[in-house]
Amino acid sequence: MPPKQPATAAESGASPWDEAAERIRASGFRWTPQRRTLVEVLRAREGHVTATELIACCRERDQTTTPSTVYRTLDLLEDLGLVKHGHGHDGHEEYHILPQQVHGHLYCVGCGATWEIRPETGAVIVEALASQLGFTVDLSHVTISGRCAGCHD
Amino acid sequence: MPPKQPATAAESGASPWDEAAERIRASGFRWTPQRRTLVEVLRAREGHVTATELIACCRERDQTTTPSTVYRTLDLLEDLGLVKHGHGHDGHEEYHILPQQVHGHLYCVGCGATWEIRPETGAVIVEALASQLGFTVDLSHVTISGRCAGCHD
DNA sequence: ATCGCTATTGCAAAGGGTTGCGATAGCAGG
DNA sequence: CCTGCTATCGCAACCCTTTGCAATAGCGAT
Ligand SMILES: [Mn+2]
Ligand SMILES: [Mn+2]
Ligand SMILES: [Zn+2]
Ligand SMILES: [Zn+2]
Repeated sequence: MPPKQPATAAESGASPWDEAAERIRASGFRWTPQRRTLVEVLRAREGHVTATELIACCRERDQTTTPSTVYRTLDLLEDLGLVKHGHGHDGHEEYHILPQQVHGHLYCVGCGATWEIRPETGAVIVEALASQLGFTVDLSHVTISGRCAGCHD
Repeated sequence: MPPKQPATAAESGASPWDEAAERIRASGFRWTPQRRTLVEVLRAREGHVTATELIACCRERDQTTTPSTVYRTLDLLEDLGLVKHGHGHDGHEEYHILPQQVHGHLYCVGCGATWEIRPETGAVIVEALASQLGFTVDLSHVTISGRCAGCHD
């Protein structure tokens, strides 16, 4: 019987998180218990998380977790490309975990729902700014507000 | 000799700020010294301001100005359509004063410069989301990040 | 001019996020 | 294993913004 193939990257044996410790040390930084805690939390999740949620998750594993250390570690992981921060509709921080193909978000001020911007749609926006202004947009950094199809006055 | 014509709305005799007091009272709200102070500050400016700047300007005219009152008055003025809030690249609040034709903003993470999105360019983005998703975008609510033409690696 | 209703204020506290600083503790080397 | 350098930590303080609450003060009516 052949070994079962993992369905997602998160279930497979190899994960970018496995190399986190090495990469941190290789860059002259230190592998500390606080950083290990955050990496374990992030490894167990996918998609998006708010900074506040991450602090809460870390505190579950280590009661002594401090916000400033989490924020500083997130900055470090962002430098390594393991997370990428953005802002929700209210300006609060959100993190994309393992941002391979990052995407933008839409928020409806009518119903409060959010959607991910599909690649085709995002491409139109990116190309408009690129061709008209030579500006390379990072759509994933902010949540664009508006009204969804179901919420027009 | 004919009277000199004002060059801008800000210099003309008639301004939406003149009706602010009436409109506030007409809605059942009260015209207070604190609100008068903020309206005077806003009347003397154009374009964009951060909430923090507004608080500082109010404090110049009235040393006793309190942040919470300024924020609450800004909410009221936003309901009346006299200002419109948005968020800078870092998520902090910015206010568009007298938002007749509101526009979006671009921020370059390379050089830190910001630009207003021109109407033609904004229209492309608005139409893309409208036609593909039926979503009516409010481009003025966030500052879109990226790299300007002069800052490509 | 006075009265009463209630909108508004100032304050204090809290949540989200950043930063300077002295103390701690990785980790490379002997 | 011990030592020393310095990256990192925890803390306290601060900035930005919101909210509950008791006291104040608009303003319409008498
Ligand atoms: Mn907002
Ligand atoms: Mn940001
Ligand atoms: Zn909606
Ligand atoms: Zn630039």
